[in-house]
Amino acid sequence: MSSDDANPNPLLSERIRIALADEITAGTLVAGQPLDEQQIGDRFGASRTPVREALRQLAAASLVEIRPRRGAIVAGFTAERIVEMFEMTAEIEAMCVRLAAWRMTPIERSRLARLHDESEEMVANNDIDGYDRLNWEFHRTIYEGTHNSFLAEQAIALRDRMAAFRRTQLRESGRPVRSRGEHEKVLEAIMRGDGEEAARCMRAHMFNASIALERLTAKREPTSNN
Amino acid sequence: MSSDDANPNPLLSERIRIALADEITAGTLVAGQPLDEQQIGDRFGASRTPVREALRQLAAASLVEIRPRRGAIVAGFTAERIVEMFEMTAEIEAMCVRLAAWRMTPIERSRLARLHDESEEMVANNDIDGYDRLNWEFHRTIYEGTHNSFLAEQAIALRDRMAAFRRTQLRESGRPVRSRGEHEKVLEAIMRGDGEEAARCMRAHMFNASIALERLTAKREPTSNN
DNA sequence: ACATCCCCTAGTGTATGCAAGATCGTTTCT
DNA sequence: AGAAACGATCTTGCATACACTAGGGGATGT
Repeated sequence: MSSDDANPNPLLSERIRIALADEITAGTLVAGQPLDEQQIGDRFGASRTPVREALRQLAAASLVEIRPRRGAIVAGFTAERIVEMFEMTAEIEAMCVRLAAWRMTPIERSRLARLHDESEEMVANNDIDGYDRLNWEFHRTIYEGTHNSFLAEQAIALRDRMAAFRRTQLRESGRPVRSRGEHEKVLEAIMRGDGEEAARCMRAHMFNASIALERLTAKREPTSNN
Repeated sequence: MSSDDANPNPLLSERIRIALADEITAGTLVAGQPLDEQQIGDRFGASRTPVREALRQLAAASLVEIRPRRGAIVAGFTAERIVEMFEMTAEIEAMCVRLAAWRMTPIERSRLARLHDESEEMVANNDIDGYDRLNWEFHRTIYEGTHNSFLAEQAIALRDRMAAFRRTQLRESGRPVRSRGEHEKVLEAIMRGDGEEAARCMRAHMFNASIALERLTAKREPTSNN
């Protein structure tokens, strides 16, 4: 999302939606803070209409909460809630990888292995953005490997919402190396067709990511947000 | 959604959203059919603005597809896609019940058992709507039993989208009895705290529901409605 | 006849205006 | 003085108006 901003989509509402989503996940906008339509519109040089659409979209992604006739506020991203989101993500990923281990075609499996190989270079160069991009491709290939396009769509949507957190988490020193090692375990289980084991490895992978994020945010945010 | 329509919310966009969602899940609106904003607005005596908001909401629920500057069309609800949705629902439900079996408090467990007991009467009287309502409560109690409110929200949202299909599926003769029997197996596993077994039972439960729906629609599908 | 280009139209994306509801301060009554 | 009621103001929800893009149909050239 941050890697390829060659988005030729000139839709104002989309741009506003992306920008607000980034600011919310990045913590620039504090939880509970009211979002005034006019004010946001001014900030982006737009009228209230596209802002409204963006806010509705964000509400559907539960990044903001809309109280009818009472305005929108930034949804509460307490540490507890982030942990919950990570747990759900972990379970969804585990579900996907379990199905994928059973259903992926040989071609899909080889693509997955190739992506994993390519990521080695990124890790060696400590190229966070590059690794994040390959990471995304790796997981997306698994989603598609479920051969359930509805599930894949939902997984992608969920991952999009978590994008900022996932990226942040990679900034912990040494995390990319360990992340890649965890991927390797998942990959091996997939190759063996052992769905249950792959699911367990994936759960562990996401759990570790969650812990890494927690350590990072605990360090630089001793502030209490409610 | 169908049980308590005592919705005092006078928001036009909400009413339109609900109405369109019903028509789509009921099959009144055929897949791929373009949804003209002006035309829909006229039909509801509203302007394009609330219609647009409703369409965006529906797009977020993937009931319609919006192509930028090219309008919205009813999302494809092919039999294949419905199966995919049921599979994902099954996996989500399985995930929830697995977590719930480990985490539910004694009070929550007893509430679940009580709901199951009460449903016996509904099944005996062949009260589809009543059973559907208790069914909903049963599953919702499981969602909350995961003690992960984010997961619970997502599960509820997903279930809402499937509401029409789930209700339809119960109309197959003898289905409520079997549905309740499947619930019983799930309940027993939860009571034993056996999450994995509960998950397996729940998957089977949803799979059977999916099959029942398929049999029903296959019977009356050969009609083209428009 | 077929392909290409252009214009036209239908329909979306955005801006603005207006009315109803919610919040908050003030006033008034007990 | 405290509480309830009232009104001013601000913000949302909806309607209307305008701009711009995509797709289609017709004309033109090969």
